[in-house]
Amino acid sequence: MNKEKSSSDPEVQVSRAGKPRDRIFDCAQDLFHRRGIRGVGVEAIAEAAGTSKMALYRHFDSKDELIIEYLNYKGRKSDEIWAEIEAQNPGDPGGQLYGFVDKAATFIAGDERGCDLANAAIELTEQGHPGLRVIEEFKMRQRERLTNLCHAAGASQPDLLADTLFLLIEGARVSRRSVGTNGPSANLVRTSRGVIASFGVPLPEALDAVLEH
Amino acid sequence: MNKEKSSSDPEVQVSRAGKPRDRIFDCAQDLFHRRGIRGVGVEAIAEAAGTSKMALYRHFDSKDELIIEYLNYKGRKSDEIWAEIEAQNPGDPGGQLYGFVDKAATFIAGDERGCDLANAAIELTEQGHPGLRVIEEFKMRQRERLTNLCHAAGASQPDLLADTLFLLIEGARVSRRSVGTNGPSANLVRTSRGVIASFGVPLPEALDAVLEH
DNA sequence: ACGGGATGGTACCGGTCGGTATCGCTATCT
DNA sequence: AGATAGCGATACCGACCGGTACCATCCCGT
Repeated sequence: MNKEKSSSDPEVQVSRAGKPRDRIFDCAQDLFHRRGIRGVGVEAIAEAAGTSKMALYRHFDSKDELIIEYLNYKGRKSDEIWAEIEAQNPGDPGGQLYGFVDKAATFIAGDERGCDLANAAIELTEQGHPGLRVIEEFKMRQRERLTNLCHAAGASQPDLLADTLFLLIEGARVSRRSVGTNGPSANLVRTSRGVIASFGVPLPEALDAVLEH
Repeated sequence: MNKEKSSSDPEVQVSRAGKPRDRIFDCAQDLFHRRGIRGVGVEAIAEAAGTSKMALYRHFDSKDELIIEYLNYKGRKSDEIWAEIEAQNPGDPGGQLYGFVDKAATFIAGDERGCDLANAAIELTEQGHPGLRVIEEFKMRQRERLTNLCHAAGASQPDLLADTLFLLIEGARVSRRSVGTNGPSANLVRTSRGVIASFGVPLPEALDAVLEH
């Protein structure tokens, strides 16, 4: 069918800095992101980390455990972005809301593979896989925070606005791969701002000029 | 890691009706949908179709060809839904627009696995895979039709409305798996209607009562 | 009635999967 | 200095991957 990787693959960098466990996890994280969970074998991970499969299994009980840690890591990173936003416009929920979509848009624009958590949910077809719980948990938390923010910003129908924005962002991320980077996902800022404004939250003047062309 | 299927899997029905080629394709389509493309081997497909791997390879040059046909089939089915909508409210673009989101929502509600095309785009990580072109083509066509409809309906910013709705729908589909069926995707009708109305297209009275509770 | 093409079954190919066993080595800590 | 624990490497396990070779059968059109 396809090779997708061969020995001496130029895309596979061998990292030898840091402790083995960290190297293994870093490489696993990178490979899962680029090739998908099911598209990467433990041997490839160990090789990329400059070590052997045995060393990998000394630190992780199974590939599933590596997957779980990968998902938790991605969720944690997403949480950090949230903390940044809340720190950015303290006491200004309206600004935080607009700042959130701006941040989300730039974050999404810098990555072609979409949301790793959502992608993993699609790949993990084995029903009841422990990873699915982790994913749902993080996504639910994200939704809840967005809902709280919409309430604080005084939107006319805060729950509805939150879900609208949630779906817009999820859609933008997934459609990067299916429709391409120049598709509707390129208009995420415009669409999101239009929606927020239509729910009665005014656009702060400071952000007025950010919208390109 | 996991088995995901074993011999005498109760989920695998053996179909023996119709011509072998059709049986093979039907089973492939079903298995790809449920377990993902990378989660299904050709042997499992042949077995489910009540035939052998050789028979499969007599009708399809490779698994990739089966994948391409699968993607084209899913796109074609999506086209049929569009034709239904356009036939449903002839000469009433506003009604068609609202009808579209209603239809999309009920269609999405009946399926837990999201959009097969988008899912495939995530699974097909081998860059330049021929399937990716097929997916992008169909998604672009969908976007174009939605844009035309928004223009015809007299929306205030038709292109923006079209992309907003596109992202909402894509987001609703993908988030079914990652956030669950009771997450934001359950509010697709409400969110979509709110957006359409905010772009100056009035909700036809006939649809007023459809929104449950 | 016969011939030929499609069919189903089985075995096989090299390669990879997740996971394990067993080496000999080296770095570290007391 | 010596014990110990982590290390890299290699070979191996049974199972599955996509894809192929071969053969006996069966159905269908002529």
